[in-house]
Amino acid sequence: MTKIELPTGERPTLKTIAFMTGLGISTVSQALKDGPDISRSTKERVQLVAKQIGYRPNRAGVRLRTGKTNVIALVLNTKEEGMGLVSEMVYGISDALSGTSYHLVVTPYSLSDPMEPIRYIVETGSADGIILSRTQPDDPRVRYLLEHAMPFATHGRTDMEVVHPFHDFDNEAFAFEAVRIIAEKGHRKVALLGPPQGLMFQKHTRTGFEKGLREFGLQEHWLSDIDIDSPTAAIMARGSDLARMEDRPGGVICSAAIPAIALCAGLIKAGIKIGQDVDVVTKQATRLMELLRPEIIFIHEDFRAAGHDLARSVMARINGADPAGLQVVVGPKLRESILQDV
Amino acid sequence: MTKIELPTGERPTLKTIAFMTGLGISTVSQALKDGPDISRSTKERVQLVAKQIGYRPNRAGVRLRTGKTNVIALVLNTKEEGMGLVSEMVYGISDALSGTSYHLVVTPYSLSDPMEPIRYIVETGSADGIILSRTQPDDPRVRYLLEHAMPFATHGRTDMEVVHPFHDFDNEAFAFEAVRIIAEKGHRKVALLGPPQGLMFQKHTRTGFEKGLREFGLQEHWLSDIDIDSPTAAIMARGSDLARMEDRPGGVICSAAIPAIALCAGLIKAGIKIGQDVDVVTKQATRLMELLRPEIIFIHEDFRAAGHDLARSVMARINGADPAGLQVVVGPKLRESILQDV
DNA sequence: AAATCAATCTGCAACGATTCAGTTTGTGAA
DNA sequence: TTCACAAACTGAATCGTTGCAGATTGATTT
Repeated sequence: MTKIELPTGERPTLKTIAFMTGLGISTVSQALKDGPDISRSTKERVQLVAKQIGYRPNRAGVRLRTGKTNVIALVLNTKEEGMGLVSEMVYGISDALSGTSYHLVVTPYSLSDPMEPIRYIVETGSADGIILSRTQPDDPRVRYLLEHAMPFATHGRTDMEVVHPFHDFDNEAFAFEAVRIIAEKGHRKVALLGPPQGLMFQKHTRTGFEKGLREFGLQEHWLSDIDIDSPTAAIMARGSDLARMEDRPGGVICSAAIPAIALCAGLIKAGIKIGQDVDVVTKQATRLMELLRPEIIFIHEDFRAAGHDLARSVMARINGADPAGLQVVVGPKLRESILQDV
Repeated sequence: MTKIELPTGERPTLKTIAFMTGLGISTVSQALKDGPDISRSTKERVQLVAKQIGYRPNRAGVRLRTGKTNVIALVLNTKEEGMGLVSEMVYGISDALSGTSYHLVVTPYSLSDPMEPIRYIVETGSADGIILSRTQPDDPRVRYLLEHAMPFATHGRTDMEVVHPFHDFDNEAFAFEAVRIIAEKGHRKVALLGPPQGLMFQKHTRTGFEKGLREFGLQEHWLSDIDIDSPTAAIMARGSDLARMEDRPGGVICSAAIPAIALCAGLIKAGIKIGQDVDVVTKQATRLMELLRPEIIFIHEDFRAAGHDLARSVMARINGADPAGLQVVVGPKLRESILQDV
């Protein structure tokens, strides 16, 4: 099947096909979408010609007429890069979108108002569906999108009564397992460097952590005024502070790799040996950190899979699927060390 | 200035404003774009009403009529995440695009054919301009885009006779300076873990490296069959090999942070002390690696600034600016250690 | 032979914005 | 008074697609 270059060099439209086949424009339109009123032979003929000349529907035409944008918007906070979240999500989404007619538009917002990009998209109708992250327990964006019947999926659950698609890492299980690991290392006291207040996964992490404390009889060393979004320098300094405590926690659990590394840097600077004096368990999105500090215990969170899943869910919602069937929670997995590959 | 909700709840169009002002649609259109045939008072009235009701031109309408998509496409290879390149670039681009009417569409390609997404964009006219990376000395994408008069900017230079916008890090200067640093540490032998063959920045790096060798009288230890795109495990293994050499290079220069870390992991595993036995100089996009291995010498490459610059250049090209004025090379900078902040 | 009907196909209007060729008005010159 | 002309505004056509209300054809029924 060789592709024919149009003599005019112009992009082919329905009109082009109509002219070539001798049919009317609306017949061609119907034929291409396998409409019921068109004879089998005509459909085949039209579809053949369309393929030959490389016809692709004009997005602007479709969008103007139908309102369908064929766009999925990824709404991101400028702050939220936990090492690879953005790229992994983007690749995961693109992967799910490839082969469909959807394009991915990325809309970051540095502004203080998380509603701003959402409102823009809804008001201007610039996407058919939205993927959001940094989900809050009671998320105004979710409420707004539901009210305005805009399909979406969230990275992270909410605590709301409403049902909507999401993809979430089981942070409760992660924190619980992390406490178990610390307990099994024989430590009695553990600290949690968790997500910032106000986000849903902070709650889950906290719940799992506290459940772990009870279950394994550990005591918490409370890390006040600090979370994984804190400046690197502050986290590092806290690491050094921890190191100098007389009754220092033997375990630290961290919700992201970079702050974990920062904390470790502080601990090490103050003379602590990770994996001996203090055990650290953290989540990671890429496996690279393992190379640096194999003595840290890493649990993997797959953002690429999340992106893939979220994109599929949004598309499903656009096609009217039941949101209840589009809720995924994936559990934490401890993997064999990457160092064994060497 | 309070925004008025349209009673109908529909999105306002030119028709809406025309009705409200009692003018014709074309008058409103002209008035909004400050056309010459419209009286001052009418323009003011129309613009006021438009603002009041929150009018925004329908992108599909504009696109259909004018062919202008108001889209900038970022074309990425799925493989190319050098820790933060994607996110930093995306944020930089978004930053430059915010306040303009442009949206950012991200188009990764995992396929073997780098031309595929480019052809798609040109053939379907789905963007007004393109940003590409991983530039090759003789880049078929650049040739194609020039032939088809599609505005673009490249991350990295080409070696072509044609003039086009680019933003590039001065890898030649980086490699040269890196050799100087190694020489000043008193080493006589140096290895280069550089970019893969076929990319422009490989050539620049190589040139600067060789210039440095001559200038400072160093000898190269050739790292065969390996580059920064090689699997982490392979790089690590090579690090261990290096460590075990009797006449081991005292310095290693690396074009990306992750492979540098991998190499160091291999060296360390084999008993080498970085910063004592072997000095390592590497580029980095984020400052995080410094926390892990402060003994590595880091030189910063700012992808966010690159994204910002590239987006501005593409927009300038769309508006017909001279490409010769849109070529930027930024030099390497050694910065004070982040550890001093603590 | 006329009417009915299914199978196919087509014209027209609409989506929202822009552009061009007018049209209407008011002013000043002849 | 008439004409010319500039200023200010408008109608219609167009971009590509879709959906609806017909229109055409041939075959079947009465």
